[in-house]
Amino acid sequence: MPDDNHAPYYTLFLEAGIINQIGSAFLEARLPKGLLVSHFGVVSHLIRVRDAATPLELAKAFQVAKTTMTHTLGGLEKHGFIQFRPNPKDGRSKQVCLTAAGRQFHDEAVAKLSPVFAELSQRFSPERVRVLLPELSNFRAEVDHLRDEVD
Amino acid sequence: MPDDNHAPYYTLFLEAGIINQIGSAFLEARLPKGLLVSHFGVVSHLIRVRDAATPLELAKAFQVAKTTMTHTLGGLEKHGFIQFRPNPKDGRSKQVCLTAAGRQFHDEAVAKLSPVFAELSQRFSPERVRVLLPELSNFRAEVDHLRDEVD
DNA sequence: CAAAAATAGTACGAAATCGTACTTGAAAAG
DNA sequence: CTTTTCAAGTACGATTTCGTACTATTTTTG
Repeated sequence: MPDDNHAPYYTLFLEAGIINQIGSAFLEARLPKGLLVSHFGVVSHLIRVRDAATPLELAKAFQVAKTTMTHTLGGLEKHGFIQFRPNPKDGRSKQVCLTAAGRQFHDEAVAKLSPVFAELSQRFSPERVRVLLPELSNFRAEVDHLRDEVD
Repeated sequence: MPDDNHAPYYTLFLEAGIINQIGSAFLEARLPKGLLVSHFGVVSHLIRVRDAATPLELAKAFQVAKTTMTHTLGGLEKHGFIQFRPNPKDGRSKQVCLTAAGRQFHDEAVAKLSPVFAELSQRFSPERVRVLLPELSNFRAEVDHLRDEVD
């Protein structure tokens, strides 16, 4: 019965979904009104990856549709958290650049989240997370490759 | 610097989000047109947990708003995959019951997903998943408790 | 070099999800 | 027993997300 062999995968995806859902709710409850996880995610990505990114790169990084990213970036621009610049390498493309206000938005959100992580770290230690993370990242990487290769 | 201590948690939530996103896309691509992960999730829950549940129980199980569950269940009813019955214990409530068609919908979706899991299992073995899962479930459980207790 | 194919981004409409407010029934308070 | 408060579900409008189709630009092909 193949279903039995696949059950753990199914459970893993399910757990990932629940963790994602709860994590998003926690974050969103601590963001200014009208700003969502998607907005925070983009700003955070721009900080962590450093270099300015194109909308398409961002869409791929978060696995969302191009049009969704256009919408998200529109909201960020309206708040003054990012700036669009022409892409010197490609006239069709743009560059998304973080502003000082965007950086501040990120820092304030992280600060508001800090007590929650502090509480969580007492229930589930950072060491346990560090043990867990590498294999989970490996799994994510394999799933990612699978997505590229299976129809 | 507290941020460093919290970084692994942040990464864990991020990985969970990406896994969830890709898994949902895989599943949705193999469902009949007009049916989404949310629909499959409810049917699957009814099979795995119990044959009958109230809309509110389902909303809590999937961490979505009540109104979202109303909408999802409406779609499932229109497809004939579930049936509403009055809740004998509570006149305000309902019972959501799986139909034979609903069970068939689930089985067909699982069958279509099978090749994908077969391919995945060659890249990331079920044993590795079984090693990974318990701690991930523990983490999910702690986050779940945290949600109940933090504002 | 010119034509064809591919790519980056957007406009538009459809749907899913959510928050608020409301209706109805149950539980608690007096 | 009546009133008040609380809980389950839904109607409604707003926002997010997505798929399709389109424009503009780049790359490929002949």
